[in-house]
This record gives sequence, C-alpha cells and structure tokens, in this order.
Amino acid sequence: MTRASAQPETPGQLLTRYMGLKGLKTTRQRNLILDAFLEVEGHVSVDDLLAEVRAADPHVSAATVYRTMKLLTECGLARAQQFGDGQTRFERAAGRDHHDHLLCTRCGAIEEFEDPRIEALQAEVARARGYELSSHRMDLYGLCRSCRRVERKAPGAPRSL
Amino acid sequence: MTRASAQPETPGQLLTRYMGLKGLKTTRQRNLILDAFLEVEGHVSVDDLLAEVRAADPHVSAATVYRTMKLLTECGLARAQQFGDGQTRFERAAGRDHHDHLLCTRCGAIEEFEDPRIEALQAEVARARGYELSSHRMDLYGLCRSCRRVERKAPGAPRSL
DNA sequence: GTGATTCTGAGAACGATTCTCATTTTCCGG
DNA sequence: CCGGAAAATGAGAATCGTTCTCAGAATCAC
Repeated sequence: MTRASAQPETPGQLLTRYMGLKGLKTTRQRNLILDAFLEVEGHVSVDDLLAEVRAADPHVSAATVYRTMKLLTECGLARAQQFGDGQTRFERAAGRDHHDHLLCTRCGAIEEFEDPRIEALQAEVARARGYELSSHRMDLYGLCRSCRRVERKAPGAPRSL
Repeated sequence: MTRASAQPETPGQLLTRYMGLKGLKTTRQRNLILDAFLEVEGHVSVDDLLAEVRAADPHVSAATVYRTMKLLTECGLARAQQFGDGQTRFERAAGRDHHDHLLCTRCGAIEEFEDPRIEALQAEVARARGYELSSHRMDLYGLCRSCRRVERKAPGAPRSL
C-alpha cells in the first residue's frame, strides 16, 4: 500500500467503496469470503466457498456466504451462473469481458470462450424479430479433449454435472 | 382410427409404444396429462399443467404430473428447459427440430428461433478447442417488440421471469 | 467509549422436486 | 369375467438449494 497513484482499483477497494456508498459495514466474514472467492479459480458453488472459508473460520454460516455473494454480484465483482446442476455458481467478473461456456459432460470441466461472430449473429437475430437485446447466455456441452481420449477406450459416465 | 397405413405415429401412439417397451401401463391420469400438454402451446411448467389437468380431474396429484412429464421427456415427446425462474418448463419435442429461445424480460414471452449460421460457428468453436459437441443451449434476453413500445412511454418492470 | 445501525449464526421457512408407502388400477392369463 | 402380479396413484414426508427471522454480536461515526 505504499506505492503511488494510478493503479487500477483492487477488488477489496471496489467492495469497500461499494459498501461505503450503501452504508454497509466491513466485517471479518466478508473479507474471508471475498478472499476465498478470489483465490479459487473457476466456477464455485456456495458449498465450495463455504468449505474454503471454514478452513479459515469454522463458524462462518452458509447464510453469510449467500448474503456476501449476493453483495459481490451486485457490486460487479462476481457473476452468478446457472448450469444445469441445480446450484448457482459464481465466477469472477471484475474487469472481465462477457464470455460463454463450454462444458464437459463427463469430467465437469468448464471452459470459457468468446466469439464476436456469434455475438453479432445473435444481435442480428434479435433485431430481425423486433427484440432489443439486453443479454444472452450460451452453453456448449460436449466431451473435452481428454475425456474423448478416455471415452474411446472405456466408455462410461464417471460424472454427471 | 379407421384410415389406413402410413400416417406418421401420433404422440399417443408413440407413448403407448414406449410404455409397451418398458412394461408400463396406460392410465387415465397419463392420458389426461398428455392431452393437457399437447393442448397447451409453448413452454409450460408443472404448475401450469397441473391446473390444466385438474380442470378435468381435480384429484390428480402433482407427483403424477412430475412423473408423467419425466416419462414424456424420456420418450422424446417433451423437452425440458430451464430458464432462470426456478421451475422446469416443458415444450413439445416430437418431430420438432432443435431451436433456441428469445425471451422478453418484461412480459415473459418466449419465442423460438433457429439459425444455422450460429450453429455452425458453435460447432467450429467447440472443434477448435478439442471438444466433441453434443448439445448446446442459447437464450437471448431482451425486450420484445410490444414491450419496447410500452417501455418508451412508461418505464418500469411489470414482470420478472 | 457509546449508541445507532448493520451483521451474523442458527435454525425455521420456502419452493420445486422426489420419495415413500398404503391403496387402487391395469392387464395378462385362464 | 375373474384373480393376481405388477405398476401407478395420491398424500404427505423428505430433500435440496436458498432465503428469512430474530436475538445477540460487531462495526463505525461521533
């Protein structure tokens, strides 16, 4: 915290600023949850996060994680995603562009991608039908490279998602 | 049922055939539910269907609707969709091509569309990343034509979805 | 510090869905 | 048409993710 000036705002600073604006308070739990969220790569469920947070403090409750993730989502640090498995998953959002997902139906891997050509066509489709497009979601399901290799030798379905 | 031969199989026939294969039995409730499902256009929730079915027989239980829709989904008559509102919605699947959805965030309308150019690009994206694509889902969210008109005069959000 | 305000934890409540199980139906021979 | 095995149903309990409630604890502006 000693270096000067024009660094981009850190997630912690963003959250603090947002909370200031809303009259919310900084708490140990919120910090723990933010840290856990930033530390874990990928698409985490509340359960995942709770486990992570409880490693640091076993007393943190699930309700607090839900509440805090809602907060992080509101202030733009997190983005909530619904894949078909019944739980909400969160991914980092700060400073990251929109993207879509490629999901492996066997190992559960989730990859992100972005394709401006598809986005353009989506906009065109919406326009052609009189819609004013505000957002979209696109998930592609299939077998990832390594699961294809495995599947060729030993067909089966080790994991659901 | 008196006309001869090569008509395509009706949904009722398909279901009966499927049930025969699986050793399942024809029941009044299953027929009621199938009829209700085929009668209602669009994307119905179990609640919608239950209401519809209970108009004909008030004693049908929700569990039976859930069970029957699972059956219809298995045999390919129905397709289950998850839009963000927490309930599963079913659409007719028999003999219909894959399509994606355009959803109005104001009035809840759901339109279907299909765009081979987008499908091609999805396949390309998957291939480029080593995935063997098996399916996808794409939902576009925005304001439909008539809600755009209304919104221009009286901004607000009458409905969630 | 003090006090007003916000947070938290624990468990209750919730909504969609699935399960359980006792009772009812279906349907296959005879 | 009848009997009985197998499957289906209804009602409510159970489950699962999530939200709510509320009493006690923590925060922060003064």
